[in-house]
Amino acid sequence: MRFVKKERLNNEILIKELFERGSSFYLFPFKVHLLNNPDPEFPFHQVMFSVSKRNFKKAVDRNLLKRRMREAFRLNKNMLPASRKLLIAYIYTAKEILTFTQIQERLVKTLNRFDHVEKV
RNA sequence: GCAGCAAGUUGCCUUAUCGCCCGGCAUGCAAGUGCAGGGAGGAAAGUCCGGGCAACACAGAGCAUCGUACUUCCUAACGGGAAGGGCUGCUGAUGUAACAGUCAGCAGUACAGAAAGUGCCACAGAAAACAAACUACCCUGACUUGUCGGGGAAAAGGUGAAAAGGUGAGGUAAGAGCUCACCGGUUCUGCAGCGAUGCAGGGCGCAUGGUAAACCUUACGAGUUGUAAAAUCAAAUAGGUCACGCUCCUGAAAGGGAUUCUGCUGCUCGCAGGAAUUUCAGCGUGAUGGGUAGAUCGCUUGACCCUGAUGGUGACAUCCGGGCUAGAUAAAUGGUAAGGUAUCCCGAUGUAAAAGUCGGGAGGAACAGAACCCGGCUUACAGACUUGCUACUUUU
RNA sequence: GGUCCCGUGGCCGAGCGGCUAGGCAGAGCUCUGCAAAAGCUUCCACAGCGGUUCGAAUCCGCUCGGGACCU
Repeated sequence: MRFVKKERLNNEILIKELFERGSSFYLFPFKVHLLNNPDPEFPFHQVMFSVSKRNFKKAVDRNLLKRRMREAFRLNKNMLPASRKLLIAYIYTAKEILTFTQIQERLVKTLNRFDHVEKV
């Protein structure tokens, strides 16, 4: 399953919109922000991954965690709802580096919860 | 053989599979798809220096500010590097009564000027810088004979981080570079060296302690800002400018001569109010410049890398041949599975003890991620390999 | 990406070459029937390493940590 550049959330206006008006929930080790894409014609879900510099000083560690999150999302993104297109932000809140299997297991749980989150 | 130190090189590998970024070729109107390639470091880090490149600024000189500071060389440049010199420390030899001194080796060194000027030097000490004189010393006067006064001198004591050249001899009332020898210092001349400086000889009894990573002086250097710079294209919205329109509708100012309408009064004159007219604003339509989001470019062929030759003590330079080696932008190198190396643990074997060998297990390995590009410096770094030096052990 | 500033007991905070002030907090004592307040005593510090200097929290260099600003 491919994960191309257009599925990445990189527009500053949309990001601002997501954090100001989107709904969010915590599920260790993530904080997840969620919003319907204002442009309903857009063909993809868009997602971004973030790791705080405050928790991980070294760029190597931040890169590693973002890679693991991105890979876990890529392998499980078919679980996303097809009816609506979402803007998603994953923020890594744990203080230590988890293994890929742990991250994948938790990320699947967040995907399952998307259906229960009310439309905003 | 083993241990330590220094310098240099390297810094996980293989296979399968699913993916990410880049450009190339093919195909397609396009979205895309397919094929074969490439894809982090020695420090990519810290941002401590220097340069390229870019925009802006800029007559010349001086002052101010900031930086650098033994010499020569290397370099695009540097606060970097190379070679050399001085100084300091340690070790050994020599030397001495003991120091000092001399020679050799190793290590360190932000190492211009303190005799241009100013400041500071706590405590202790008599005194901390034009010298002075507490104790003690020498000469001498007085008397109450162990005190007081006058003079000499700066060697000894103690204090301190530092006390006004050091050692020895002569000299003297006691002393003192007061005089002499050696050492040190300073200055002049000669020789050697591109130079820092060194060596030799002569003069000066030696007159001014430290601190410039205190102010300062001298010499040299420095325009400012940074690739998120700069350049090109360019939505939406607001506003700027220009043109046209305003039949109807709105506001302000001018105008009210003529014409026309209404009112005062039926007419004329007169007066008042409006319309018409002009200008500005407003509204509508179109054009246009700046320029935001966004896109492109800057962007990777360069003081580049590799092999070799030549010159140079060396940093480095020149030349022949070959190579193209990341370009992301909410930011590309990852996930999974299997195996193997390095390391660690356990057991067996082996041995004087190790090493080695076999089996099983742990573990997936150090520091660390390009962001315009180079040259350095600094800091982090498990393990492996090479070379040199030192110490120990064994054998010849 | 670039630029600048700060670091002193548990906390706040002065000190700019010569023994690290002061306040709050903690501990003990006095006072009180007990406590509070007050008074006295005490405990605990210059981020780290190296250099300059007789002497460094202070001056210089490097490192670590924290913060601010520009775009």
